[in-house]
Amino acid sequence: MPATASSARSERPEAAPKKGGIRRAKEAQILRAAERVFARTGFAGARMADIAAAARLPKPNLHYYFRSKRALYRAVLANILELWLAETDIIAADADPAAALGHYVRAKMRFSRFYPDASRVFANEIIHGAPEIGGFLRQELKALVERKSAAISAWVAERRMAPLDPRHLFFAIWAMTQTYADFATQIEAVLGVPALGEDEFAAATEEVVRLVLRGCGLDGAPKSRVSAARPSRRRPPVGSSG
Amino acid sequence: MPATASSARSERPEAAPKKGGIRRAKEAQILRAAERVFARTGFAGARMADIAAAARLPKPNLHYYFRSKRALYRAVLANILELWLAETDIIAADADPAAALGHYVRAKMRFSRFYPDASRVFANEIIHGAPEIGGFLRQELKALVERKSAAISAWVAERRMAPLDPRHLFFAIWAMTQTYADFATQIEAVLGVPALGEDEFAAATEEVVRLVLRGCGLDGAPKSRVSAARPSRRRPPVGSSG
DNA sequence: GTCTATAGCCGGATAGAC
DNA sequence: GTCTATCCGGCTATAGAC
Repeated sequence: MPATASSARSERPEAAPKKGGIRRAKEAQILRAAERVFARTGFAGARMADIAAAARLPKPNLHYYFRSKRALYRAVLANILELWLAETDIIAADADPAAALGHYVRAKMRFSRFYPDASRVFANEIIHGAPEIGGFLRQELKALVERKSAAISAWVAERRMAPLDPRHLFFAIWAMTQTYADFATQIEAVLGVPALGEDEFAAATEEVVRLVLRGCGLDGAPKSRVSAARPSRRRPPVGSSG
Repeated sequence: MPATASSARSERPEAAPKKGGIRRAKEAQILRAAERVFARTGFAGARMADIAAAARLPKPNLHYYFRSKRALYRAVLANILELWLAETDIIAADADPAAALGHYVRAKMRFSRFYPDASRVFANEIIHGAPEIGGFLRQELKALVERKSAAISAWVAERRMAPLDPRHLFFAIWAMTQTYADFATQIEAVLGVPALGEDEFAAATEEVVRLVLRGCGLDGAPKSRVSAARPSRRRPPVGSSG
């Protein structure tokens, strides 16, 4: 992916068996803090000083691990893309349209619940024209959507669901689920709650699942509920510290 | 609305009968340019010099009409909110659920098509926690949603549509329609087109309308198509130049 | 009312001690 | 590998000529 193409690191598996672990931990610590700050204020509005404070580190330490603010931002995005892509594995693994789409929507809602900052950083990047991940969108994401769309088109052809353009179905599902992270402020304001907690998310998830399944002509009630456990968040060294 | 509460202008109707018109025009010119620049880079990333260039004016001229960058930003938001609220008038004016919801979705899709920058500025503001329009969301918007939701709840009670929480239906419709403005970059990348033109929007609109109506259990085919004319954009002096 | 020139601040990046 | 002190560029805002 172009976003991280420049991050071919010098890190070798043979080198630094213990020090590498420390570096990994520090980088993860910084990335987590950076994600929060970038989510709240965007790239331009974020200050390295704030990220350092959030990571409980002196500012120059950040520049030791990440060449520049932009390199740090790209590393954050690379982490997010990895998480994002993993979610789509769920679809088409299942043979039943209702079960597969239901699982996918629930997975996306869990993502919005547990990684709202990641979602917001991603949203911010796209709204501003995807200057860093445009290549990823045109290559990897486009290919992935075309692959998944083929499965859905097959269901449509078999009359197992209502006729629709699978690509627009994806846009709709992404929008409906990610809005509970990206637009949480607005939703909280309208609902009159201080924050979206477990109850609100459970209710929202059921509404979205029903809306999507009915919208796809899948009214049957298989409703296989999936564990609400927090997905494990791996923080690989992808694209870190250019 | 708190966003513009401080903008009680000294402008009196008695003063400057002709100059006021000029001022109005210049302000509109600046606001339009500011909307574009804020949409592309966010508040922090936007530079007054860029806005001035986009408005074809020298930079200090902006400060003559708007006290500060933040005041200009708030004026842009005030314009957007006015447009945004106007769209909701469509709902509940109609007695038929399918027609009313169909009209509303189409109106929102037209908004995304003709005012994508307005949508993006709004999205950006919300993603970052709505620091300027939080009050508006908790007051005016909350009240409006509650009013409109009552109408939808009545339809549900009368078994004229599927049972659902109207508030989450609004969140879903907003998300699905606004994504064609806010996430246009992603959609263009996945569809493999350079830009979302009339054809893409027409197709997207039909998909979203069908998805929403089916999702609400409104499969009937009234499909009253509405004029695709561009809504007139009024640019009132609301909140401009503190 | 318009615009040139500049003040003053803020934030990313680094030099160099430890 | 860590952190203090500082540099330098860029941006908002304004002073003041026209």
